[in-house]
Amino acid sequence: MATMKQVAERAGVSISTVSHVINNTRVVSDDVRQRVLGVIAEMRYIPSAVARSLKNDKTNMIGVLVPDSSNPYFAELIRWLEDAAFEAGYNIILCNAQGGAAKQAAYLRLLMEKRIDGLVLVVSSADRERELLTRAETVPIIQIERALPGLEADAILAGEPGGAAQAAHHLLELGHRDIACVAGPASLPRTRERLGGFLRAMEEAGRPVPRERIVHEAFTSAGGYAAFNRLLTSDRPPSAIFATSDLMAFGGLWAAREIGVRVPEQLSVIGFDDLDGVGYTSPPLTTVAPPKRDMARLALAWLVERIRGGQAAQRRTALESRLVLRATCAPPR
Amino acid sequence: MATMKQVAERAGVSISTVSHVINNTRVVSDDVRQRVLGVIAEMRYIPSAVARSLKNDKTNMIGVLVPDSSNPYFAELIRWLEDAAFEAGYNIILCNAQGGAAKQAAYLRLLMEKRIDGLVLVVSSADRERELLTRAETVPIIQIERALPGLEADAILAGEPGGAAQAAHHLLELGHRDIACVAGPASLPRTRERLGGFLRAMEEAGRPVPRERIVHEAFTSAGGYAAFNRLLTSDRPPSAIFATSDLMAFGGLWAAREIGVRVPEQLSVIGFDDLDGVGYTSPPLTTVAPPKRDMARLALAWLVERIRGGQAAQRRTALESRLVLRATCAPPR
DNA sequence: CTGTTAGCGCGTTCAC
DNA sequence: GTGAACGCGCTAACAG
Repeated sequence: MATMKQVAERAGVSISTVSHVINNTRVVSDDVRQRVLGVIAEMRYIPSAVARSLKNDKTNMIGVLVPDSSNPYFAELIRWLEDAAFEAGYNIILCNAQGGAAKQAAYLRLLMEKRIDGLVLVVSSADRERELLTRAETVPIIQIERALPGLEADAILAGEPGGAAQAAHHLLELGHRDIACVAGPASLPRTRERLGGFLRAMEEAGRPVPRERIVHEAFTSAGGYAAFNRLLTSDRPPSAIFATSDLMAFGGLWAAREIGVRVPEQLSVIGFDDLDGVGYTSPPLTTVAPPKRDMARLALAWLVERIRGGQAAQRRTALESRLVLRATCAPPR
Repeated sequence: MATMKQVAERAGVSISTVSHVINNTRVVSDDVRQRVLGVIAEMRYIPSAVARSLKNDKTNMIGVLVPDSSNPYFAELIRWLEDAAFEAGYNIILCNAQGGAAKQAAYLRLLMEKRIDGLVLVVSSADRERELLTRAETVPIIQIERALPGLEADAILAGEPGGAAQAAHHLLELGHRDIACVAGPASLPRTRERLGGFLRAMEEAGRPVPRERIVHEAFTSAGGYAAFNRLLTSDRPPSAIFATSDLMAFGGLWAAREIGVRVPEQLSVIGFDDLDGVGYTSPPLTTVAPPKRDMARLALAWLVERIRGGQAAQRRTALESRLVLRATCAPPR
């Protein structure tokens, strides 16, 4: 790969002149500029961002660490993040934490070595989080969805329990009294917040959800299938189920259909995430929609501000989720 | 951020000694090593991959360019790629081509500037592809799913038309005679190959699919919904539909249910992709499963080989897809 | 077993 | 309007 020096020689100018025509950083006579540009094209010269980074002490790369990028929820979030990052002139290094604490630690280390300019953190597991993050102390960090205790970094929360509360109220207003919850593993903060928000709203409405109406399973379609199955085949099935993720609701919908429980006539279902395809489940899923796009955009905006050094105080905000009414809810029979 | 030089000074050794204890690249007396290690820990020194890259002329980063990383199919592929990349010591720079030819070109340029060691290309649109790729000529490239004409690079194809043919045979064996196809935009190579494979198999079986039984729509749930709707509300609805993507089949399933067409009793449906959640559609979707994981692993293995310079000749292979039987197919009434 | 030194490719003073 | 030269942080000869 051609280097700036070679370009300079071939063009019969100094290396610094080449640099300046590339970066438009000082006046260059027109004929020299044309000549240099010509040589650049001819030699297919492409400036080295790594040399540039070494010099400037910035890489224009940001790390994005998520639990599992193939989970549609994160995939959508990442997509928006990528959009905003590209807009702002940054590239994204994609890291999946799933695969053990060791992998997560290794990634954090690698990202620091790579001298990323900033880090987007979407943490789910609460395991050993603090310890792992001490490594990251020196980069600007933006946390999405969950603020790690003790980590001084901006955070954008999903605005729970607002969304979950809306779900509760909707079900209550429809007249449901026996409402169950299908949730992911209790160890996941995301589950806890969504479930917690729902339970609290129910309690405040004077309809606390009894313990046995809460089922924890894996955060997947399979988990939802299992959970709904258990609930619906008991002697006293609930008339409505709130699931803490669309994936679970999705699996649950199939469980219901398989068992012969009609949705929404015999069972109302509310999910959480508003995944892309979820308008086409059978029936289309009523769900709580976190403002994924806004979260991503704001996250990147804040991160960039911090990278540019324009922000001192720590910032937190919670963006409101909203209930998207589709076709899985109806009054109980 | 601490530098190697500072570590050396503080430890009272030369800079090269520090380098060597870090990289285990030559013998260092135990006490010196301990001292250096101590200082490194104390100063929280982290070596700079940027400087290292400049010196070694390799970045351990590979670019992954896909049409849209939030599409579950690509999301899953990316997840496997990331896995394999991490294993091999590479980081992934995620790039979405969707957003216009300009964005794609910009990304390619950026990746070259960043001096990625290799590039994984998952191209869908055929637009101006060649032109854009001339930029990338100098990096090792592995193409997945589609080999761009004129691009000298290894390629791993999805093994069409094998999978689509299996779908055709399955439907035929069940006794279906009036089979329709729901496909993405004809401009997408992926669509063309899958659809083409299916049509050819039907033809070879002596049951060519008439033109009017082929419906093109967007490569999404919404597109599938629209396409199925059109087909099923015509005066002579088909008894089976082959969709070139699960997303489309997914939307189609809902369309069928909404119209009151029962699957699989009145309509058989086969999708394509075997997306993660698709075992939980209503009913669980029979689909053609491309070996996403194997494709990703092989892609990365080949790419790494090429990066290491161990491979000269251009390689191509097609991994076979297989039909996954679930619950959306039955004999026609 | 350890230290000195020359670049890697670029941006940026400083001098002309 | 242009060039020379230093240094970003690191690796790898080469010396000792």
